[in-house]
Amino acid sequence: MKASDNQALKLGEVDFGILNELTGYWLRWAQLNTYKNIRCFFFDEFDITPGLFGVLEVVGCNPGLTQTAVAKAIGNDRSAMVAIVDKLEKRGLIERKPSETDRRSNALFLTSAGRVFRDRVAGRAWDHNEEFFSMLTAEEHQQFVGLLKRVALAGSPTE
Amino acid sequence: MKASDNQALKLGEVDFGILNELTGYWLRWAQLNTYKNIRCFFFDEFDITPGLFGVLEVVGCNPGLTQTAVAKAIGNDRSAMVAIVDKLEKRGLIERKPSETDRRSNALFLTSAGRVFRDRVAGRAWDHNEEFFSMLTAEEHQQFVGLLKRVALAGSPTE
DNA sequence: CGCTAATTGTTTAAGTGTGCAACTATTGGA
DNA sequence: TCCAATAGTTGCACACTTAAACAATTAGCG
Repeated sequence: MKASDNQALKLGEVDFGILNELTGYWLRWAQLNTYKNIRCFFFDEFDITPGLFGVLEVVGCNPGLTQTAVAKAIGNDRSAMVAIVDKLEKRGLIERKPSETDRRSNALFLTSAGRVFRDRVAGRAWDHNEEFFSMLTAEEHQQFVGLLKRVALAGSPTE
Repeated sequence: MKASDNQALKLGEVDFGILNELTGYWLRWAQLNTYKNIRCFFFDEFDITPGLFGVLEVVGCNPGLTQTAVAKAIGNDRSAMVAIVDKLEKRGLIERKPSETDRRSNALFLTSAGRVFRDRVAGRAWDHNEEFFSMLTAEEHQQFVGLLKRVALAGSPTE
């Protein structure tokens, strides 16, 4: 999978009209461009998806969390967690342990292999983040994240 | 469809570890939050998707464009255009005319109803854009769009 | 205590979006 | 003329998202 599978935008030839003035459209393009790059990075170097790594990280930072709790945290339906945990478990990175206080739920933990893997990916992910956003200065990058956080959390219950 | 179908993020209870430091994750959240709102707006007021409106706008600004040209412009596979143009044609907003210079291709045009509809939606879309991003000051909003454009176009052929 | 309502993990199905390979009709170039 | 490329279309595979249903289990309340 090549990171530069960008199918020639050819901007400048086509008039996008009001789309150029809508923040949402630019946000979508920025996200698409970034996500494509990040997905290739995760896939090429670690054969994993950003979504799977997200679960790995959340479980790693919050050992014993139930599947439903993780689902809520990352904004998924709990039914989607089944396949996700299955995949991570099949790769020996995560573990389902029956909860001791509630026999309905599984408590999730990283295996020792999972912790090693997480550390490796996390280190490279941070480097790759700095590298990819090098089209911005450090100051701009910091500004950008600040604005993104406010947009991301606008209208949320914690606001 | 309610715009506030936000399934309780409950941030603060769960540690997201390094995800908090990755720009891509915040970009994804910001895009998700924004897109959900915009999709509801388009759906509630005009029974249309942002994607369909995008095609409508591009065709409106570039009459006679072929399906493949539109697909390239908006970053889609040309096979996906078939269903899109079908939908817009079925609603009487767009028209396929056989190209006079190339019998393989369809030239796309807005119908008069399509032009009226486009104008109505475009006006409200701009208002909604300003309204939704009111969590930022005008200056911040402008900054934000500038940064988004640079991130969106990074690595593209036109850069 | 006992009963009802709610929750957990899971499966299944439907809808959506994307990417890829094929097919036809047609065009363009050597 | 003949071969390669292109436009629109169709179909398929894959991933993601939602919703509904179900059994097992728990929690709340009289």
